[in-house]
Amino acid sequence: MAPKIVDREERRRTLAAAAAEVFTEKGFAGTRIADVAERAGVGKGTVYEYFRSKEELFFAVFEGMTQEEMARLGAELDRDAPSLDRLAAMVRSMVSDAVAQVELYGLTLEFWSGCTNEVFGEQLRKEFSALYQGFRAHVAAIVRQGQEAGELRPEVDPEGLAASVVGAIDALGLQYWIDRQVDAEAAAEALLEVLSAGLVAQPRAPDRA
Amino acid sequence: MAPKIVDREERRRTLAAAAAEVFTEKGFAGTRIADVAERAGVGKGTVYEYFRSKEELFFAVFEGMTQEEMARLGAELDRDAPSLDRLAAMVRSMVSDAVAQVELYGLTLEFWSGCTNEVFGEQLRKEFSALYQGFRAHVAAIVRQGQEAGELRPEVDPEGLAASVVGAIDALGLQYWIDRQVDAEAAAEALLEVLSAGLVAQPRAPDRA
Amino acid sequence: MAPKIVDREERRRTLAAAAAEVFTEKGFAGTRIADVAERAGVGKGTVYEYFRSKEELFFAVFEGMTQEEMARLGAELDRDAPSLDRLAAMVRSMVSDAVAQVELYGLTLEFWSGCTNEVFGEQLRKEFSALYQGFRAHVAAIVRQGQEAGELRPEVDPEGLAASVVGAIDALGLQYWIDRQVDAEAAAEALLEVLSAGLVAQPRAPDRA
Amino acid sequence: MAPKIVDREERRRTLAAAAAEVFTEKGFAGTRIADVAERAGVGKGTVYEYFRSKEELFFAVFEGMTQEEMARLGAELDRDAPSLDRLAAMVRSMVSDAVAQVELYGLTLEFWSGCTNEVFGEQLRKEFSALYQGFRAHVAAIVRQGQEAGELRPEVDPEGLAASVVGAIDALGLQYWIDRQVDAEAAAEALLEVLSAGLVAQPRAPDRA
DNA sequence: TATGAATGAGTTTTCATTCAT
DNA sequence: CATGAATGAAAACTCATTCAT
Repeated sequence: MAPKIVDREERRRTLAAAAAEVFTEKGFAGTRIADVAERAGVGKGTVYEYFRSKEELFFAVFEGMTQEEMARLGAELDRDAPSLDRLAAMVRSMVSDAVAQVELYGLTLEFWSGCTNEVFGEQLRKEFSALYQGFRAHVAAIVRQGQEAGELRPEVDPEGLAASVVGAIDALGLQYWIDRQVDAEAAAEALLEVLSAGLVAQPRAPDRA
Repeated sequence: MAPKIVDREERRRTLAAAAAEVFTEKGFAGTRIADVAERAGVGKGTVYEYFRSKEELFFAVFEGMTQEEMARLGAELDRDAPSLDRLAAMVRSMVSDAVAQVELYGLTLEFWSGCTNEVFGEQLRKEFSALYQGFRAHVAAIVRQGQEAGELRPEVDPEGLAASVVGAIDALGLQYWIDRQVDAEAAAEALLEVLSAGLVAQPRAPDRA
Repeated sequence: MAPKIVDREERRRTLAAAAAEVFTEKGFAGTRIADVAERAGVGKGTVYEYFRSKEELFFAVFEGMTQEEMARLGAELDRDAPSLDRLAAMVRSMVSDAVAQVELYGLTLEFWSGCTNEVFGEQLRKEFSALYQGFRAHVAAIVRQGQEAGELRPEVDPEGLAASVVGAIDALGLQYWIDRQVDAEAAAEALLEVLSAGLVAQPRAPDRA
Repeated sequence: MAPKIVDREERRRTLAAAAAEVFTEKGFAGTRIADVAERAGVGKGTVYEYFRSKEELFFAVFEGMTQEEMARLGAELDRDAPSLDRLAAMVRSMVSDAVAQVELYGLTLEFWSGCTNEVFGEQLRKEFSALYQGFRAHVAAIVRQGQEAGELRPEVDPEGLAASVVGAIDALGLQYWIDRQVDAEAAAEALLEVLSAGLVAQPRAPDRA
């Protein structure tokens, strides 16, 4: 039907993948289009056939990553286990993902610092905003469900806790990235330990008895 | 015989301060030495009288920030209030600092992404490592003291919790930076709420009763 | 698929030729890459496509000149005329070459003074050494052959004389370069006059008889 | 009487001496005024109290050297030994001087290549011209005297031979500078050997016939 | 469509020179 | 007089981008 278009899309992805690698290694500023072209095994000019500019290329890589993260998150939403278990599962999976793909932090940091970029910073900020809003909403939803089900303490502000938990996960990955001595997974367990103790509605039955 | 007397150390600080501003606004790559000079109200060459290179300037700014943070942290250690209170005080103060000085996040992110820089990345990473190690140690010490005093639950891994808490604080500031809608302080309260409930050793008396 | 085809080797030579001109006129330090580019009718960046640095460009020009000189020298070796005639022919040809291409002395002097250059001085010195060793060996060989054939006086140290003759030729060109009043060719004749009288084995037998 | 003036002259010489050292080591272009000041143990500004510019400083160093050379040459003129002996003495002394002070060649080469300099090249060329003219005249005078005294062969062009001999001396020093393997003094002897044989008026065949 | 040669705008950096003290 | 802090002109060099093939 439209073989060319498929081809183009595919090529774009290949190039973006190559770019992601180089950006990860050298950062945005440190990356030359020539590097990306070489990594992708094409000529310099070819990159410009698929991306209008270095900035567009960077942004495309960002979009790719964002989408992946969104997808990963969505994949776990639809269970009906107890809230705390779902929360724990999510935390564990995100942290272990972070640990497993530490190198990606280099890229993520590039995206973050890209927010100051005069050309595309605004757009980056917006997408980041949305992404985190999504994360928080997801976690908050779990907490709120738990509260509604009477599993979790109602005093806790779901939004606020969500922000904290999402942040902690993120930051554990970062700490591990900067220093492989840090045991991010153990830290996550410690957090979960406190969360379960502090979040779970008092099984007052025993109290009463 | 009597050349102009200049406090070079002082001058360096002034220039670094100007640089910090510009780096914050435009990022490291986006900043031209000329910008820094202009901001400081001096000639381009003058910057080079005090810093060998753009990199050295950047690093000097980083060092300044690091030292400030270290100092701020140390300033609160020597109290003998209950652990939880100390923890809460620290979290609140750090988060409100972060909120009060959001703009600094732009700079911090530059430092983070500077870790990929070929020239000074290594050094940056080391210092970041040390800085975070310091943070975590500080928080972990508070927790451990609380445990030893029987105030906090002994099951919790102090190191792990410290990493999580430090991370959460950091990340709340970041979320606020990217999106001023986020109420970082409320989030901190939610976290503290859970922490107090989940950390504090069960006042088992009620259980028994 | 069919990118512009360029003979990079050829292009390098063209650029080096343009550079040689400018270096001759303004010296190494006085030459801006922009000058070379302009002289060659290309953009500044193009020069850098073919030479990594100003130094490399300079060195390439030097190499070119060295090779030419070597070639010129070799071209005259294989005759079997009497030694003195060969010597004379060589001296005359080198001096007249020098006179014909005086402007090149400016360039040669640049190379000489380049020997002090921190970056490429060492290499320059080495090549100069080799070049002169070659010259001297060439002349010394002629002298030695003459001595072996009984044409030239055996008391003369071939190496030493070679150094002197080579030096004289060189220096005559230089004197002419600095002052066009100097008649380098006449001077060469004077030298040859003395050489023939002082080098040739005394045909005393005839005298005596 | 005029103590300040004496002082100034002395200071100028001190500075020029320091400059000569640095120019010798790093060349004109490679030398920073700051280097010279440091070497002389004074402040940067002080250099400008005594020399209007870097060029003037360079030129002053050149003048100093020129004068020394002139003086050295003049010192040997007034003998009335046989011409050949005087010639030989001069050649030997100049070559051994050259060998003894090889490092000065670096500076001399700077002067030579300075001839291309846009600012002071013209002046340098003129002085060099005069200097060499002086050398040649000196040697030519010796030769001519020898011829007039009947010691030397009248066929030889004194000017031409002078140019050759002066050139050879110069160039031997240069060859030694570039390659310490070269035995400049032996080469001078070889040259003298040929000169004596080839210059001296035959006291025989003609006589006899 | 793919390519890589060509380009020049834009940056860092150096350093001769000035001048306030 | 001496000094060295300040300065900006100038130059090397990089690299995103264009475009002829």
